[in-house]
Amino acid sequence: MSTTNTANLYDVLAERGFVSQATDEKIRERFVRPVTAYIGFDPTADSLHVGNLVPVMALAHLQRCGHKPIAVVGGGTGLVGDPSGKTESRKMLTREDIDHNVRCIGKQIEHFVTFDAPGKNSPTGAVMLNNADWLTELSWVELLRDYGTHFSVNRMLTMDSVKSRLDAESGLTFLEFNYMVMQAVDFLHLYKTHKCTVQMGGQDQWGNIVMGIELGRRIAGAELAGLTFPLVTKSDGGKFGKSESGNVWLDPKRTSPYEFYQFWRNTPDVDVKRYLGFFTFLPIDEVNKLGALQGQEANAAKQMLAYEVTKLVHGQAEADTARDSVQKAFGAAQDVTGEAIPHGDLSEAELGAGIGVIQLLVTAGLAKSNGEAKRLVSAGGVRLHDQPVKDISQQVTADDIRDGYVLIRAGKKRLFRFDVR
RNA sequence: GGGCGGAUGCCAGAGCGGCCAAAUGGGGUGGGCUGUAAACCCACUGGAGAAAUCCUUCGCAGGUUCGAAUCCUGCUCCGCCCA
Repeated sequence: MSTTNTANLYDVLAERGFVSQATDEKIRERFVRPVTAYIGFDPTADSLHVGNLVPVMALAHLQRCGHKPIAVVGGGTGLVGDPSGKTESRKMLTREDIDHNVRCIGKQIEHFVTFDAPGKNSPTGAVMLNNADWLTELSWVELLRDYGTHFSVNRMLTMDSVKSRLDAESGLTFLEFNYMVMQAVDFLHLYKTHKCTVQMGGQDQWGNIVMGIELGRRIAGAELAGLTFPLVTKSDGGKFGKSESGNVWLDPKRTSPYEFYQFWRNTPDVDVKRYLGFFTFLPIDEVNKLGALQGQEANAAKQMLAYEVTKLVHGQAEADTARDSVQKAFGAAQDVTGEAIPHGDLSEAELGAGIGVIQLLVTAGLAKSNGEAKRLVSAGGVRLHDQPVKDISQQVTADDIRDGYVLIRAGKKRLFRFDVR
């Protein structure tokens, strides 16, 4: 079902804001003919988060433009940990953890690209590889003899990722120093086995990508190319992809579709256009049109953004419910009965005796501790069915049941419904 | 192997015997203003408790002291310099 179109991949990526750096100006010409390109993903968790979405979308664009995408999950490199962009060493993961993570991440990527059936190798079918398959086979001596002479330590020391770590207090271990070597070997391996000639990645991967290109040229005489994506930032300087409850994950068990939708719905005005380009497949004209909306109207663009991204990640059905629930809950109707609204059960017996609001806030997950719940109430941020809660010792009783549920709100955007059984 | 310096809350970073649950900034949360935006202003930001107060926290383990994040000893990890 590859919707192959005639657009040049480079143009598509460029107009959507995906291009930060490319190895040469002529990179566009490479995409006139079908190429095979790869992007690596680190298996540091068993789910991707929204921060990983840029490279995932890039893979999808790759396929849509008639190229063959390879997703490399770093089972081997994950054992080492990438020093790029980190101020200190990453925790080392066990092999079992990594294998588990690799499988989970693979499944998530499947939502964005169409994979080749096992054994098949179609021109645009995506392939998922685990670099542990070849990296762990390499012996130390073999590695040094075959590749060691092609890496200049002088050169490696000039790489930003290395330099920053040398300056940093935490320093850089030999293990991490080798990360870029592994990634370079990956690129060479993919060139040899899959005719892969392009590597893409985040801005912080530039150095690693360049190492691979050089290795390919020296060992195989290959003309490889690389392209990096800009770091996604929030205009206010905050970290992208974080919400009150931490990372925003693709896994619905970690971040519900409702929360996921809300995350995008709350995008600052100035970032909407950029995000539409990155995280949706809406035609660029549409992106520009929505992105140009000003003032109150920008909300329409945010709704579209939230809906489209949720649809991509969780499917149309979930996106529909999330959108409808949110609209009802925040619209004039104030209808919070939908299944997508965060909710839980409460027995009538429990209510009969009366439950403290504080406890209710904690069980609802709106506050992490009693103290936090109290602070919320004292700050005037809690409402019970739209009635402000003023007293931290207030009891919730059967009298508070409306239409079979008790609704508690924390702030303007967070709410939780207790269905009374 | 030797010398020196360091390890503090989500992060960065002060404190260097009691006034320290620990300055300040960032982040986060709540309130105000709004449009479920930004900017701005205000408040809060270890846990339990209605509160008094109690408990746990300043790399780890001991010690000195009425009293330690602060002093001493050992250990672990890290940086810098010398070999």
